[in-house]
Amino acid sequence: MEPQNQQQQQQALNEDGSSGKGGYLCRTSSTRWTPTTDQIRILKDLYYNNGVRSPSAEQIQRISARLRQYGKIEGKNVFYWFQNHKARERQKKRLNSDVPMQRGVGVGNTNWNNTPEESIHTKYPLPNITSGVSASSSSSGVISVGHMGNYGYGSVIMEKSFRDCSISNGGNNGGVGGSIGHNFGCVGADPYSSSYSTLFDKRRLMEENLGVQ
Amino acid sequence: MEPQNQQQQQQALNEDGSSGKGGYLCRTSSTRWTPTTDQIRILKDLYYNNGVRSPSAEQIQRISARLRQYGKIEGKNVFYWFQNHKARERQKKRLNSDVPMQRGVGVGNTNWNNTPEESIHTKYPLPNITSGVSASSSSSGVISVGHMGNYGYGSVIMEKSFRDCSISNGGNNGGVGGSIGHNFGCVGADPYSSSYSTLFDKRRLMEENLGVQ
DNA sequence: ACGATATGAATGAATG
DNA sequence: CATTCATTCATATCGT
Repeated sequence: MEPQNQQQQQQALNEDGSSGKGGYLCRTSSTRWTPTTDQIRILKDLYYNNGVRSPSAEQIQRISARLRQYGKIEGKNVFYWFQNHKARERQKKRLNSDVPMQRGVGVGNTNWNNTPEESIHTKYPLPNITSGVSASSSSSGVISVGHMGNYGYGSVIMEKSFRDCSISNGGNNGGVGGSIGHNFGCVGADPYSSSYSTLFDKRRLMEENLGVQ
Repeated sequence: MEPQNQQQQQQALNEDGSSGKGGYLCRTSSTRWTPTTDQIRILKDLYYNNGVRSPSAEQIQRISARLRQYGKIEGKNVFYWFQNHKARERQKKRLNSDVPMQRGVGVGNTNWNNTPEESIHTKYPLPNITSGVSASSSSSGVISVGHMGNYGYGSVIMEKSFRDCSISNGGNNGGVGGSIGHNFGCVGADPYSSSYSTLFDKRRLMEENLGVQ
């Protein structure tokens, strides 16, 4: 991740109206959330510097709201991010319980068994978001991050692969207040009735979502 | 594509592994693990002749420990190897069935995953462990799975992967000067008050609490 | 030298 | 939480 180049972050504004499927299949639109560098930076900051590991629903809500200003994101993305991050950290440990890990040699280890650390050098008095609910006076900024300059992490950008269908209409309203109803065209008729919602109803659906494990 | 020649590369053997020392350059392995032919042979043997598809963390540890005598390797390498091997095998297969593969080109026998050397001489469900691998002491047998191989996919397939049209998207997006009112908005209803009520309907829960639309 | 392909690595999303 | 799946990125390798 960090140590390497690996730039894949795309702009934060690709609201991508799920693309109208353009001429390709309907699945052309990259369905999955692609975190922007800023979002990742913040998430890691929360994870490492704030010890957030399994945020509650309220926290997730706030975090995603805050991250939203850096790009499209949903609560579940935040949820999964923390889950995965934690799981992978553990798995890493589990897979090589020993392993040489010869000093930071130039093996170019993409961090698997090296100390996960992100530490943003910009230390700032971070408001405790963990408290969650009773944020009462919660500062509007919620987490506030200060320092936005990229300090590393892919920066170069390089245009994502042309895989995505051409945006078709520029339809992203990123930025402008007009949060129009925005209805993705894709399929007029209830696009993912079965793929997604079904899951929700059927399964406990993110039972963990609320930390209700 | 010539699967025929799986002769990866064997130049990476010198990797001392622990000698690391100064941790200076040591740019040898440019980052990526390059399995030696022996390692690949063993991995394939496990995969095809022993039905190992998704080794558990413990198995991975043992496997990697065993393979280490043939070259530098870490647990994650083994993990990824199986992960990828299985995924690609499935991917190929899926591609085949999905797309009728028009064009009667000489493709004839879809030999995608036919392993040149290893191949599946013997079906996997057999107790035979480690075919000729274990050179060193240690090693207990890695195997474990006496059989089980089966594993879903194979026959039925059916996939439930219709992840098309993402839609997703949330009501608000892109920053917007309007700011996001969320929390402390004192929204009369306070959507995600969580508490107990939420537990009832997971779906609702997800939507309300995680912002999934 | 490129372009295509094979494959290691990473990670979002799910499932159990 | 542990595991698994699907996709995608990155890069080594080979063919022309």
